[in-house]
Amino acid sequence: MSSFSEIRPPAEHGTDTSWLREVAGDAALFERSSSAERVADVLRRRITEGALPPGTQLSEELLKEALQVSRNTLREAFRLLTHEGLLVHKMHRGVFVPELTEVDVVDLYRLRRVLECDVVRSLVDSHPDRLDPLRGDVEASESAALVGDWIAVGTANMRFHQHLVGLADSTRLDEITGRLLAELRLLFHVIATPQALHEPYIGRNRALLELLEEGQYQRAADQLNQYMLDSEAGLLAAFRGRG
Amino acid sequence: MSSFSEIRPPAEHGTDTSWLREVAGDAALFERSSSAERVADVLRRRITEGALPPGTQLSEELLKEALQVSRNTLREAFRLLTHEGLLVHKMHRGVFVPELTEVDVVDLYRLRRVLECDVVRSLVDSHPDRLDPLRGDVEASESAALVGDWIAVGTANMRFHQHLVGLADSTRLDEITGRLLAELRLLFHVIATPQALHEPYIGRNRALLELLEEGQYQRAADQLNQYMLDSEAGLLAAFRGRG
DNA sequence: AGCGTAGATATTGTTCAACAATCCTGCAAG
DNA sequence: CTTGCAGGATTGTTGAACAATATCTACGCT
Repeated sequence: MSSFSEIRPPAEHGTDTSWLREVAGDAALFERSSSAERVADVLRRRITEGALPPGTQLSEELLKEALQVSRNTLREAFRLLTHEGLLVHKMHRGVFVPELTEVDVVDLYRLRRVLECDVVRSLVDSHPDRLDPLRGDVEASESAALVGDWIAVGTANMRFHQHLVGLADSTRLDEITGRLLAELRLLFHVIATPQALHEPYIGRNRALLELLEEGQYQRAADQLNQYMLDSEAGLLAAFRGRG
Repeated sequence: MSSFSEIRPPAEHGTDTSWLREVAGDAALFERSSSAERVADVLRRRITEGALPPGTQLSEELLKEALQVSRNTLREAFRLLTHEGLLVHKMHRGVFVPELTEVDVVDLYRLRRVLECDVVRSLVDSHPDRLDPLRGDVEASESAALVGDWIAVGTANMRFHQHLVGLADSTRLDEITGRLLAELRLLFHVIATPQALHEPYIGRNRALLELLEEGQYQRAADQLNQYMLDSEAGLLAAFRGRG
């Protein structure tokens, strides 16, 4: 596979400082200690899991006791999630789980198509290890499908796209994608049958990955574009069937 | 020019409800009565004006007295600006005006190129009035240039691009663009000579607008792409000259 | 009955004061 | 020169209180 991944020049004595960069990457794990962010994590999971149906209000009074935090901290968590698109804030009325519509589906997919396809199209050959996260996600979705855990398939699918975008090395693009996918997950919960929604894309993810491994970026981009169009159409159809 | 822009069907009696949408657009002005947002407005102007150099810390204690608001409200405004990219938050240390680097320039322009060019390329013929905001911005930049007010030229330039993106009718894209332009404005202030930075694009904006009026969207997109590449190169050059 | 309005109630918006947790500074010891 | 440890300053978090606003309810009017 890789021709030079095994070769590591042994550090003579204390002159090798390359490990510093790796450690610096984990620095965020230490600073992640904020009450508001922990509360936001809990609520984020609840919302993306679908435990809170769209339209439900998150009362400050109730959540304050349930989560054992101050009202201010809770409101700060609300604000975090609001800017992620997972909550909407109505003045003097409170925060609610947003009720997304078909307009939002079109809006979200339009952005996803443009951004993800451009990422793939602009790829250049780099170290093969960079595709490892994608491989892991594909395998995760495949094994989840065998067990019939379709929401796990959906999660692996999300991570695949997040990692795909990550190949562009753009912090802002990563952030934007995170928000888009979070909103998309919100939409998935109005669909009762996740199997029909996620199953078709397990194989297409693997096909996409293989094209990337072969360096056929233009073809991969074209395929991804059609992939997204189909996914959008399926979601819209499911939407009209229930709404 | 426009074949049907003058034609306006007269409202018979009370059946015309088109004004409702216009009024709805101003609704935000009424609901904008949040202290935190007002504080954020003040700080946003200060930052985008360049009054606060990158790296300076915004002390809670000092600003609380200067703005006559509670510490909580101030922190809320901080959060708002943080999510706009105009402030960075360091745990237990405070908020700072971010110090953007050449990496950020490349990152920002990559996203702008992809998004704005796609917007233009995907345009379809619609009511000519929709280009009115763009015409206003072009004229504003031209008249500001005559007076030599180059920061006003820069502002009009920003609004031109914001309105350009607005043609796509995507709330999420509008939001993303707002943040990208805000960060960009942050970068402009490290440049001492705004004339060299903004002057070349007054004419290019008008040329772009004329292409849009003629419906030549593909050519406009190509031109915009080169436009952005030049702008990025100029900003990077200015950056290296000072940094 | 239908409608609009005024007041009661509940929730959110904002402020304040206090304490806890953390970072920065300076200095002393090895 | 580096390490370890007070001291001071700043931020993080809490709780309570009051103000402002939306929702609900009841009343009076046509």
